[in-house]
Amino acid sequence: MRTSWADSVSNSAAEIAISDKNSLRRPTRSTYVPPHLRSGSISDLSGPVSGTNGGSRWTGSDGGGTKPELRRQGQGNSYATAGRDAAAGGGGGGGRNNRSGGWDRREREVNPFGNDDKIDDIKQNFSEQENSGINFDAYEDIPVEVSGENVPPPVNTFAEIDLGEILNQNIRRCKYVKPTPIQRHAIPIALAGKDLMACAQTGSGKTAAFCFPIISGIMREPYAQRSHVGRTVYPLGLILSPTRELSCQIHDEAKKFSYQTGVKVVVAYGGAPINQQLRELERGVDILVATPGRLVDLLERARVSLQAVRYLALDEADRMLDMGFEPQIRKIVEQMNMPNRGVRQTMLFSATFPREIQRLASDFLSNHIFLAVGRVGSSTDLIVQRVEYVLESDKRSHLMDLLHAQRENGNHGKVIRDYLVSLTLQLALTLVFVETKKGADSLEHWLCMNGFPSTTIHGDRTQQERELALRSFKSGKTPILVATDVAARGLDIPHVAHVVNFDLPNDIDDYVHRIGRTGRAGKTGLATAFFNESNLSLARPLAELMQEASQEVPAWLTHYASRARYGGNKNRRSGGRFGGSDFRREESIGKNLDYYSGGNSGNAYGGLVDISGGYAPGVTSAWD
DNA sequence: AAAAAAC
Repeated sequence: MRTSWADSVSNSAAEIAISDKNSLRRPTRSTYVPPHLRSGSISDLSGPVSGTNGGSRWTGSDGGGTKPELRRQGQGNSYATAGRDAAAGGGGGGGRNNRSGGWDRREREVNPFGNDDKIDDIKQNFSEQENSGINFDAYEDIPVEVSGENVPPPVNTFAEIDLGEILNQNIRRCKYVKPTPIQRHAIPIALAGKDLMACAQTGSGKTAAFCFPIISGIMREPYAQRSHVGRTVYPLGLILSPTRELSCQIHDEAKKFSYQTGVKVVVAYGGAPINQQLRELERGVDILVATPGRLVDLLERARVSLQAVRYLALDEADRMLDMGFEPQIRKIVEQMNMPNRGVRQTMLFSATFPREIQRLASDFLSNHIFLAVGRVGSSTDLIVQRVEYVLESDKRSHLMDLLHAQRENGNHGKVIRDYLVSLTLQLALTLVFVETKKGADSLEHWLCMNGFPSTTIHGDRTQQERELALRSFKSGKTPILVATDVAARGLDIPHVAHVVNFDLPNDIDDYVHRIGRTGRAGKTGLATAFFNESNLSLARPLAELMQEASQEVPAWLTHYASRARYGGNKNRRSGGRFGGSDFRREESIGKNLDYYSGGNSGNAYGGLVDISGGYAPGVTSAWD
């Protein structure tokens, strides 16, 4: 049986007595004091975390058992009380928000929407769609697959979602008019406290889909958790992503969503001085966005504890669980005191979800709902995919031809197909993917020498160089970016009109992520791939993918594809037209199990799966 | 084999 958060809180009510007895001290450092600790009791604090620290665990402010209502009237240093109280007021929204004098965090919080006016001026030049960020016309008839128990129905408007007035205001500030398909389905599931595995193209509003429920959930638990003990902080939400830039991007978005809610979002990643991040953490954190390496560092330094984590989100989850990352993720999720699955809420998001990764991921999930939302515009209508046969030795000159052609078109990156020609981009960017870091440097150098202002991003560059490169590309100063796979996933770079797979990846899923850097948010884009004999293993899956996306498949590629030895499922995308499908469903067929019949045990898994939430070492998954 | 991710 799933343990709800509310249950956890009440179950640990016994701890209240303990904390009451503790001698309480004011923090000796200038540390974050969460709203519920500011001027009142710590005795409301409780949580799923047992008191391993014993003793004086709480370093909040004054003791005393003041009722929440009284506390709100209390001292002026109410940090962030406004937002949370309003949220605690629930769907009525804001009814209890007319409070608090003195300084308030809202007055100090940098307005993350601050520059948008200027940006909007610029954006006016691009397209009208830009304001909402999303071309909603492209969202008609999106295929959706959902499976699992008790799936909450999707919503059609943000108004139907009970997020509260402050979040609604942020939605308006973001200029979101109505929820995207992934948001329509995922947000109700997440708000219902269900674990979720979601397949959706990045750029379709994925970040908001997991951020809003997390922020909303934290706002509704205003007295839920301690926030720090000594120098250790206890985030309630943890969002992991595979690259530093993606973590930054999620952080930037989350700050907008959480503006004036009192929910504090902090980012931590490698390659940047840790001291600044530590200081930021000391000032308090509710949601931590991080890359795995730096997080492990912080955990080992005991500057962060995962004991209080209520919400865990993995972005680009299939990448996070592949060979390179899995041990680190397991360490973080299973060996660092994080509450068990079933106690915390776990949400996995990616555009692709290979079956074997789904199987792995089920270790982290409790009776999850599987959700797959088709690509914007149903499959890849918005991305024109071309594949060209180019010998290794001809690649540079061929790329040069493409770039010259774009330049002569008067607008770098004009799209090719007739029905797209009307689209005029004044600023169009070209993203060139290569296989190796060295290859990236050398191609960038060569392009620059030949009169094409370029820059490059890859793991051998310093973080400073990486961020500079990204800015320079986004601004159009260097409209060509040569990148390794570090830039393949999740990065939201507006106005990328053309993705060139100078070197094709070995995995079709990587190809999907790479071309997903264009054609974002309902806009159109072009993807060109250079194919030769060294890409034979990709011939078949590439041909299949292009076919599914109604792209022209050259005869020579079909030929290679038909000759390709069928190499099992490794390179096959599970489940047809979009993203993937629920591996439980597929595997149930072979095992003659009906996973979807419910069952009187209240367990749709026929007793095969431990959904009690406990992680029992030695107990293997039913699918192993 | 390569890429990413901590110092």
